[in-house]
Amino acid sequence: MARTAGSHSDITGPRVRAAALQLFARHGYAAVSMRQIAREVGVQAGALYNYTPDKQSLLFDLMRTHLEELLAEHAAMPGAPDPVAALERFTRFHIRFHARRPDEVFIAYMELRNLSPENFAEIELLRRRYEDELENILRAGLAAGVFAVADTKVATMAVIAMLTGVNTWFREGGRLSLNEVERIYWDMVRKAVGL
Amino acid sequence: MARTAGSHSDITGPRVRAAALQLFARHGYAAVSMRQIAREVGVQAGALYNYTPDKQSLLFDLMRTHLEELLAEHAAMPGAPDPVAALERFTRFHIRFHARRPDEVFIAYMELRNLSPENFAEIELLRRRYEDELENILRAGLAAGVFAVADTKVATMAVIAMLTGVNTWFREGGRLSLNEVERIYWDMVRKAVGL
DNA sequence: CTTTTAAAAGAACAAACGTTCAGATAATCT
DNA sequence: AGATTATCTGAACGTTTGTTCTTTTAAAAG
Repeated sequence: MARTAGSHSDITGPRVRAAALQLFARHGYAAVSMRQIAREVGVQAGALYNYTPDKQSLLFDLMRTHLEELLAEHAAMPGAPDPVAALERFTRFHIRFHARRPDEVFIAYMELRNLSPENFAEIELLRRRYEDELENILRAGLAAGVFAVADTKVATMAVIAMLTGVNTWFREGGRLSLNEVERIYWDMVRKAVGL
Repeated sequence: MARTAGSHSDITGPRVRAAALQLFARHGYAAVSMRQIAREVGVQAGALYNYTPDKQSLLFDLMRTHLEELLAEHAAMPGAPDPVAALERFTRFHIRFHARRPDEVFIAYMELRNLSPENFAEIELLRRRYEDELENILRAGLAAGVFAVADTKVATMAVIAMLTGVNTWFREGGRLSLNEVERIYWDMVRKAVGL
């Protein structure tokens, strides 16, 4: 046998990335073999190399795409009139964006150590750019006298960690709706950095 | 060659666990081979099986020991006069305990998916027991009218995530001392769950 | 000093790994 | 319809994997 009926790169390509995403998130990059990914797609292992030069690139592309979408969607948000409104928008955006992409988030946070040094540097840069957006909001609020944080950098990391932690327990269709979760977290964030 | 000079299980045993801990934290459980661990200890791979029945048990024992120490040390803390004092003690304890064990914490949070189902269940139970201690503090404070959280369970997860996030950036000997970090986080936690 | 035991070496095992490649067949183009 | 191209199979490659086992030697016990 060779080329199978209905085979097309526009179909198989996305399926390869989807399978890699799901399997990496579930079992971890190092624990997943190319043959497992291929089986999930319904193809032999060799065929994967029509869609990626190697396993490492598969991981890297998933991460880069995820972070670039994160930055793009955040940049597309309308500006806020003041730091408090900006922080609320950031909080709600972060929770919503991440809750909708549990696998991508999991990989982006857990598989950093499986990136080659050059790939790691590039991903870190993207992540840093996102964190800077929150840090700028906090700094602006501090200058405006509406926030009170002892250390802007530490507060940035604390808020991000708290918000990203939503993904460890939140499941859509559970006890709380996404909107309720956003409201609860915004309440805590507002108080934590407020006067 | 066979048994080497100075070889003793009281020495090699801890070295095996230490090597596994460091390598698992650095590269991930699945990416580390028994031969790498053996090389770090200065021994052949076969010799490791004098100290662990298999690789999985090595990971499980590291996690279990870590969580049992966490629970034991927390239980050894003196009782607090009120919920606010209890929360401050929990906050400071959590930060201090985790900052001193970066490798153990990393493994306990990242390698859950590499545990066998039975081992996973046991570890999850221990983690849950620890989270319950914080939840009880929050519930007591809520009943006493000194805390104001919209959802106790969510607040528990939020505080834990925020505090554990310290490990992603904190390094002893850096810009901030452990005491300063404790104070900054306690400030944010207090405000986040306060009235 | 002799015997026993504990600890390690080192070879061996089948299985699985990422990746390559020649050949085959479906889809597309002319 | 025929030629070309895109896509996949299936076998093969050299390595590495976790684990077992026999043999050897140091340490401990008598």
